[in-house]
Amino acid sequence: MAQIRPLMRLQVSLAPHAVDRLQKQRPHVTCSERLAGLETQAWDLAGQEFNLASPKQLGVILFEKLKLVDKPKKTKTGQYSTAEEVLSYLAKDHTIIQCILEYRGLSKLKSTYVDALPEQVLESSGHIHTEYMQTVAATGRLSSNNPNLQNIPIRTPRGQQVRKAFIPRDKEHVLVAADYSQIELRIIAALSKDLGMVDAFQNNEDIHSATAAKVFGVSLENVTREQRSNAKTVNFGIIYGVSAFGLSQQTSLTRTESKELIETYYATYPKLRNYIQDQIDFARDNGYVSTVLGRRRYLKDINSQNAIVRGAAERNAVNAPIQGSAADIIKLAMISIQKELRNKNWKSKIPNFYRKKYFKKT
DNA sequence: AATTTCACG
DNA sequence: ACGTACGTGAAATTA
Repeated sequence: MAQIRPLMRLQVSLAPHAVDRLQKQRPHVTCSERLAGLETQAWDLAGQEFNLASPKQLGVILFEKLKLVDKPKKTKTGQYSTAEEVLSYLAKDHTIIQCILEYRGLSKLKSTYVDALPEQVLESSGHIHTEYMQTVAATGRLSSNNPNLQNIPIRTPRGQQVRKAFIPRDKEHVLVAADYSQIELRIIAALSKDLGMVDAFQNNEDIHSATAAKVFGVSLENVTREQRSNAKTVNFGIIYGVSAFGLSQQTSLTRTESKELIETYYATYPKLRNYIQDQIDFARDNGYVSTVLGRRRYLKDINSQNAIVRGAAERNAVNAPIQGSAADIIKLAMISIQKELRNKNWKSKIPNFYRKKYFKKT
C-alpha cells in the first residue's frame, strides 16, 4: 500500500505590518483589551464572573440564571446549545447576546488566524506553506491543512482585514485568483438537462434572480431582494438535497411556505426533480454514485432501515456527484493553467510541488 | 479524545 | 411523530 502523502504545498507570505495592525481594534485598543472588556461587560450583565469562552458555563448563565427562553435548544449530548444561529434567533436584542457574539467573532479571528498564522511562517523560506490533501474529502475535493488556507476569513470587515495580511513574496510578484462562477449549479443544470436552468446560464443571467423571476412569476427587473434571497437559498438547498424543514430553518419562511416554494421550484425546473430521483435510485441499486469523471462515492447507508440515516445517505447521493464533479473540473482547470503557464514560459506558477525534504519542520 | 463552535467553499 | 440541509480544519473547553 503506497503511503498517502500531501500533494503539494502552497506558499504565501504574511505582511508584517498587516499582522501588527490586526492586533489593534482602534489605534489604542488591542484585540486582547477588547476581548477582556467584552467579558467584563458580560459578567456585569450576568451578575457574576464566568468564562465567556465556555459554552457550558455560558449555557447555565443564559438558560438557568437569566432564563432567556422557555425551551432552550440542546446539543446531542444534552448540553444547552449556544451556537450563533441559536443565540441570534432566540434573543439577538439582548445586550449580553451581542457581547457574546462579538466576543466569539473576535476571539475566533485572533486565535485561529492572527495569533496562529505568524507562527506558521517557515523560517527557512519566510513563507506560509499549506498542505493540500488529495484523499481526505469524500467527494474528491482537495482539503488543506497545517495551516488550512481554504478557510481564510473574507465575509466580514474584520475578516477582510485578516485576508489582506496575505501578500506575494515581493514586488515582482502578484497573487492571482481564478474561480468558476456558480459551478455547482451549472453542473446540475447540465446533468439534469433542464432547459430552463440551462437557458438562464446560457443567457448569462444572475441565476438566483432568474430563478426568483421564474418561481415568483415576476420579470427579472422586478425581483425583490427577499425573493432573490429565498431563490438563492433553494438553489443551494437543491445541491444539498433540500427538505422543507431545512429550508424553513435557513429562511424566514414557515415549513408550509417552504414546502410550497420547493414544489414551485420543481415546477419551474421540472427536470431537476427527475435528476435527483435518478441519482437516489441509482445509489439504491448500485450502492454508489459517480462524478462526471467517474469518481465514485459509496453509500453504505442508502438502503438503511433507519429513515434518518437513509435520508442522510440520499442527500449524499444527490450532493456528491455535484460537489465531486465540480472538484473534477476544477482540478482539470488547475492542470490546464499549469500547462499554459509552462508553455508560455511565464514565471507565474501554481504552487511548487511538495518535496518533503525541503520542508522539514524546524 | 470528544464536544462545541465557527472559519471557508 | 420522528429529526433534517453538503464538504472540510482548527481552537478552546470538557471529560
